[in-house]
Amino acid sequence: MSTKSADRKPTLEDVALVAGVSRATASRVINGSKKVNAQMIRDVQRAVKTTGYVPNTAARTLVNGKTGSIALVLSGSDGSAEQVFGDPFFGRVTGGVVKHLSNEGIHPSLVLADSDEARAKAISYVRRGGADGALLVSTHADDPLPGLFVDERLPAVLFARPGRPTPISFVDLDHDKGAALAAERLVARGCRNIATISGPPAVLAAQDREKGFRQAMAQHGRPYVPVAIGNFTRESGEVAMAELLRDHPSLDGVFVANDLMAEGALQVLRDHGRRVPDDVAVVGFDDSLPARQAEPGLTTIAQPLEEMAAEMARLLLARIADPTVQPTSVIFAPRLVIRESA
Amino acid sequence: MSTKSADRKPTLEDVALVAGVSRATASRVINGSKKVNAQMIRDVQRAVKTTGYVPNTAARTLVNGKTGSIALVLSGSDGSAEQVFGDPFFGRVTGGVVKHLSNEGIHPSLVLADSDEARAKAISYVRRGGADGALLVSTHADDPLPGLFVDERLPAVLFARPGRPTPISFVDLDHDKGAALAAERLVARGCRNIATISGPPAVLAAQDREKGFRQAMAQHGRPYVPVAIGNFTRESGEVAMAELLRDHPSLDGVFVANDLMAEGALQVLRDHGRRVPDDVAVVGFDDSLPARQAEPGLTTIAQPLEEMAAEMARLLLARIADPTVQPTSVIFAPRLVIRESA
DNA sequence: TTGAAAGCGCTAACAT
DNA sequence: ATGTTAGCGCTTTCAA
Repeated sequence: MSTKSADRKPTLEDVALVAGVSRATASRVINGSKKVNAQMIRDVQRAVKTTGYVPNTAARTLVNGKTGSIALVLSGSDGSAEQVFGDPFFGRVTGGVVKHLSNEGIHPSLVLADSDEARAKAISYVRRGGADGALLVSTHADDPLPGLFVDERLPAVLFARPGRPTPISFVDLDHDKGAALAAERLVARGCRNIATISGPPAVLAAQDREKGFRQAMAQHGRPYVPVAIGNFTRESGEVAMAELLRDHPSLDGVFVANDLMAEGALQVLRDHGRRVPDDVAVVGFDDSLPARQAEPGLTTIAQPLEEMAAEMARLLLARIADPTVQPTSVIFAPRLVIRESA
Repeated sequence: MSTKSADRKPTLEDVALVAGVSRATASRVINGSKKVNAQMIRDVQRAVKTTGYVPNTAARTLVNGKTGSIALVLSGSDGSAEQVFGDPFFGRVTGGVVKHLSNEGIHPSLVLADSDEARAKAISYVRRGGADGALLVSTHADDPLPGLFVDERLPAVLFARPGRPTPISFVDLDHDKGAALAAERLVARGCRNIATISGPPAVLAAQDREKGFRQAMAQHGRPYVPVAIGNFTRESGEVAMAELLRDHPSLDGVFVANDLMAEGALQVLRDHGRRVPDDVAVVGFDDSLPARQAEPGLTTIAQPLEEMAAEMARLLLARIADPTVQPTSVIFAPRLVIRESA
């Protein structure tokens, strides 16, 4: 097979021995120090090859205090793992993070913080050197995790602004802007009776989208917008749409705070014999994959989740490299994607 | 705020000092050694509290050679990260792994191995002590990764049997059984002209499902089963269904190798004015979330992905704990889920 | 049972 | 530019 000579894994010592230099020099070559004789560089590199040497991470970490890895903490509100990972939102964010970090050669460890106990363990994990910092993806406004990380002075960056004012970096979407885009589209289509289906009040993004929508509508001279509250699941979208239809039969336009609920709404509309978009126009939010395949195609607000995730990783890496950097926030712009539903 | 006294993180030395014992004894207490005086145990525990001590992972790893963490390697066939994480299949598997491992207090690091370079890096990552072993989730039959891990003698467990015979543990689904379940259902419904839409030939599961289906059909006296080949995407399902409809207009039953393609098939059937299940019965595979919400509800073959993922983790942990254990395989049984489509 | 001391493999002063 | 050496924080013989 391959050149597998010794039984014990080769150490820097072995490399140095083979190359005929000191451990220090071997270390310098391996870490790319410029100030080394060209010949020795070659010798060491050859020795690395022949011995099959790979630097021991633990030893490195022990001496320089950096693990070179980061934690991706998913802090669902005490939900189950299956639910979190089944959600395309988390999938896209995770994908964005993993992809960006892969380029840096670092592999995030997945930490589920779905209970107080799990949150305490997550903190402890980072504290004991499991990671240099954490990427926190939590949606709940009252999630205590961001505060805990700040208290412990552990580097962390949030996805979505924190519920309470907290000195911590975060990336977010301009939800107001997204909602305004939706409002404009509906108004421009000539809808007269416009309502909205909002997400769970405990989620900031849901609050922002509803508030932003109302605000934009007000600017278009529509002071009153009926609302039905869902919880971001498809089923809740069905219930909410039915409710809206019952209380406001003359409805001809609706902004739904996420695509999953919009799918449910679409179905209820169909079941009630309302044509979309002719009778009722529908705008969703997320531009999720299923949305693209809905019938009719869902007009929706797209958010650049992967880019946001990458930026989040970038911010964390910067913070780890230089702990004195001030907290920053990066807000991304949403985009209206027009399909058939509005 | 909290009791934050020293600036430097407390070490075992600090704990020992405060407790008035030696470092060795402190270590024993922290690692739960039985042979320590009860009073000292209390003293040390108190000292841990007051100092806010957390053991340093790197130091531990350095001495005992175990990192206490494992890698979850997603080896898509050179696809993009977004694609992998957008796939509900990977989501469920990842969820199952993360959840099971959380109980053991270990957090898997996500490694993307979607190119030869990435695969080499993945190996190197484990070799240098990034993880004690790896969970490999790859679908391609010719994925070289399993072989690489075996060659390097690195503990690893596969999701899905390896393409080539390889001495490595794995978990898998009994695809033949699943396909047989589908065949039986279709036959029992009274379908006369049954076809199948299969997945990409490079994926073992796809091969198994087609082969299993043919075999079961043969046992029911149906020697000939037309096939159209897709690649597990919704779009390919549409194309394949259209093809089947063109070449075999009298078709009245179809087994589709995954739910995503089945969704596409359902839509094409609808567009062609074929009623499901009255004109054409459809059975999918996976029992994915979208499938549950399709119209009509998709009859499909469910696989216990989360349990399979958990078992995979269990096998790896066992292998790490005792490197001499022989490779094992655990095959799970599929289940027929009856909805409206067949 | 407890403590003293020797490393685990590496990097970074410090000397040369 | 290169080598020597002192740790990083912990576990674990080995003595006592």
